[in-house]
Order: sequence, then structure tokens, then C-alpha cells
Amino acid sequence: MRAESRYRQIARTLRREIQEGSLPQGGQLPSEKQMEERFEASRNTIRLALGMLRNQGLIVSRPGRGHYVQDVVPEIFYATRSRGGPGGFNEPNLAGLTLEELQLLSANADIAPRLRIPEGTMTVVRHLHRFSGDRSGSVSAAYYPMDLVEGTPLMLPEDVESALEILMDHGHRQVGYVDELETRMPTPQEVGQLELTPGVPVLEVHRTDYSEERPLRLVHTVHAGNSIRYQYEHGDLNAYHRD
Amino acid sequence: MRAESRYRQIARTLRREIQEGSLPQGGQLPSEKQMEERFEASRNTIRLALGMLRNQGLIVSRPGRGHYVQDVVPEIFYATRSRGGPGGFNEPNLAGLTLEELQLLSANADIAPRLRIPEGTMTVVRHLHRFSGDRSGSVSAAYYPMDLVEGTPLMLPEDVESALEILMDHGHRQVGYVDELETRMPTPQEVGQLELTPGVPVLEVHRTDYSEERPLRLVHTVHAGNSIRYQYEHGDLNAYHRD
DNA sequence: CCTCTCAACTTGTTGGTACAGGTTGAGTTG
DNA sequence: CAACTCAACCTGTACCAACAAGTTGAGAGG
Repeated sequence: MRAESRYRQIARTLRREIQEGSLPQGGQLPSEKQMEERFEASRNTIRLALGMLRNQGLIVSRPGRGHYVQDVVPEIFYATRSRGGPGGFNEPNLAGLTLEELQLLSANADIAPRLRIPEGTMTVVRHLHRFSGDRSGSVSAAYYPMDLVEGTPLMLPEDVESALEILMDHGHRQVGYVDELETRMPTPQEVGQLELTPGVPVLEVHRTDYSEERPLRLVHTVHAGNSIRYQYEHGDLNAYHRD
Repeated sequence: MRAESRYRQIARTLRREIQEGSLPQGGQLPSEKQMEERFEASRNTIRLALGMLRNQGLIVSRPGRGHYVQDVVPEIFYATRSRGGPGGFNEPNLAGLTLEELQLLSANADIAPRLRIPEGTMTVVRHLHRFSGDRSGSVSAAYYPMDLVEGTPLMLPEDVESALEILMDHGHRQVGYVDELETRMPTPQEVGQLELTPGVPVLEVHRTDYSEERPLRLVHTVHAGNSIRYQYEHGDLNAYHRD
């Protein structure tokens, strides 16, 4: 059992062919039956190899169709590039964001500390969905302390242009934010929401926006890992930041 | 085939038990044979369910031992918290970094554009390894343009206190940086280097450090996704940043 | 020419068997 | 008592068989 197992050898071979381009992006792999003959292995062994590649996000498999080489290009999210938000900070990719649901929820242990409110305090939650192209890109939940948004359009189940601008009009100006980034494998629910193919991790971001006095908002976003790149700039880079 | 398949049901049941804590962290799951009886399914089906949990990073499996509930707590990397680096910026977690290898390498298409040097230009590459506790935390490669480090201790195969400080002593002061963050599944090589358990994604970070004139260094880091959290702060948050 | 049916393909799921090799603890042996 | 052996477990790998269900294209039928 010390030597590399058969299915790992097969996976390695296929992986190399994918990365070298003998199997072009989007191209179809031979059927499992054909691979049985080529590699002189049983279908189960072939499927173990294909399972590895699927888990690595290199291929996608469609019942009745076949196995295909995966092709996705990530889009870059410039976290620190100003887009004229009220505080000079851009909102998490407003373009393509649509409101899915509006909810009243008491803050749990994940939310309350970040908003610096007691657990159980009421918050207004706006669930947003971002599509990139025809595919699902991310799902967000923006938590607002109830007292901050009472009597504002943020209480209404409608899309808004800029939530931070609305807050500013009510006397709460954003002066900064904190982003916390983690990666992990998706939950089954997220696999459905983001239409994730197996083997694609998610990037989980907690952004807390602050005024001078208090946290204004917590945006919890889960991005499909194969379609996102975050970029942060710090310091005096006027002459050197890239596009 | 429309109904949820048997192995997914089993995985869902076990997942719930893990998340609810009926199966404590670090605890051992029943053996596959015992689960055959409990779920009235074949070993193949049980193993498919366990494979799902393993791919989700919820369990680890050890031949001859059994299946265990995974338990890891991520450590936070404060990307924007100053630690007295020359430019007021901290280096990527200097503590625990050890030099593995020193290399001379011509810049490829990944490196050259970020350092704004022509492809093929010589760079000095310092390979670093960070351990968190007894486990492997991340592997980094720091790329320096050759002309910048000639005649400095950075050409020597020895650990250095602060590379940016050395560069400053030679007239190159860091004034800022750009971080690019992506997530993906690890390559087989990274699985070995980082001692990753299956189902754990990696966080890939490209940090480019700049002086007023030019890029000074590119640090390419691959973190084990289950042991890292990145944090970025922006704006005037003196009173509000958390520990 | 268009539509519909269906055979022939595809992957997904489930059952079984067998053996390799790591791990452990009971029991034997010195 | 210490060391060693070994049976009994564990997971990993590999094979075979069968059926379910999605997909497609050839060909029959209108």
C-alpha cells in the first residue's frame, strides 16, 4: 500500500493533461468506459480519480452528459478603491446587487459583538444577492442596528442606491471599516444558493462599517471562491497601483 | 433518483450530530462496520457519506484508527495592525517564520508584472515556512529584484529580523503595499507541505511592497484555510478597532 | 419537413467481495 | 516485569454487478 495508489496515478495523469492543455478548457473528457480501457482499471477506480479532480475544482460532471474541464476566471474586488461612497470608501460591489429579502432579527453571538450591541438587540437584515454574468457570485446579509434605520428607506423592502449615503443623511457618517476574511468549504445550503460546483471553496467576509461614534453596519458576505479576488491597498501608492 | 440519495442522507445526519455536539470535537465516530448496521447501508454507501464530511473538513480519517471529528481554531492575521515595521506596516507574521531555502530565479509571468520588471529578470527568492503550534501554517516565497538586494544580508541563506528594515538601510523605504487574496483548493504538493487534511481550502495572498519609486518585494503566501483569518482596517478607527 | 419514440449512450447510486496495511491490546514468552 | 507475537480490529484500495435517471441522436411516423 506504500506505492501511489492506482486512482491517484490516474488523477495525476489527467491533472497534468488538463494543466498542460491537452484537454482544452471547457473540453469534454473521455467517458468513464473509455477510460476503463485506457487505464486498464475498473470503473470504480476511474470514478475515484475523477472524484479527486472534481474536488479540486478542475472538472465538472453532468449526469447523462460527461465530465468537462472547468473554466472560470475570477473577478477582482478592489476593496480599497474609492468609488465615491460617502466616506470615500466603496461599498462591496454595489453593481449587480439585488435585494432578496428584508428581515427583522435579534443579533446573535456572531453579529452582536461586531456591532457592539447586546445579544438579542433587534437588527434590520437586508439579504442581497450578487450575480456575476449569468452565474451566482455571492450572497450577503447586511445587519443594521434597528435604532439607526428607523424611519429610513432601509426599512422598506426595496433596492437602495447607497445605504451608507442614507445613513449619512441621517447624521451617521462612515469613517472607516474593518474586513475579516476567512476561507472554508461551503455548507450544503451555500452550494445551492451560489450554484457551486463541488470542490470550490468560499471566501467569507465580515465587513464592519464605523462612524466616529459606533458601528453602523455589518455586512456578512459569502463569495464563490472560484470567481472572486480581493485586493487591498495600503499606504501612499498613487503612482503605483495597478489596474 | 430524484429523492435525496442514501449517502447524502447519512452525511446530513452525521453532520447535524457533529454540529450539535452529540459527537464531541476530537471524538471518534463509530466504525464503518457499526454504521453499516445503524444506517442499514453497505460499506460503500457509508464511505461515500464519510467522504463528503471529509471533503467538508468536518472529520479526519486515519487508517487503522478510525474517523474523528475535526477541531481547529483559526488564528487572526492583522494585516493592517502596525508592528513597528519601517513603513509603519507589519510584515506578514514574522514570528515563527523560518527560512527554508534561498534561490535565484528568473521572474515568470506571475511575478514580473507585480514587481514591474521584465519577464526573465533575475530575482532572489527566500522561501519561508510558518508553523502555528506544532502544525504547519503557511508557506511563503518572497521575491526581491536582484539589483535591490545585492550586497545585503538578504543574499545570505540566513534568517533575518526584518527584510524591509534592511532594504530601508540601503535607501529603499516602504511606503505601502497591495494585497491580493484568493481562495482555492490546494495542489497535491501544498497538501504535503501544509499537512492539509482533505477538504481544507487554502488562502493565497500576493503582497507587493512599494517604495516611492518602485516595487520592493513580492511575498506570495499560501495559508492553510482552516487556521487563518485575515483582517484589514481602513479609515480612522482609533477608538473602535477590536482585539 | 416536423415531431415523436426509443435505443444507446452518459453519470449517479447501491450492493457485494476481497485483500493490503496500519493499530491496538491481550496473551505469551523470555 | 519487559518484550514480543499475533489475532482482531480499523480504514484504504480495487474489483464486479446492477439499476436509476439524464441526454442525445437516429429513425419511424405523421
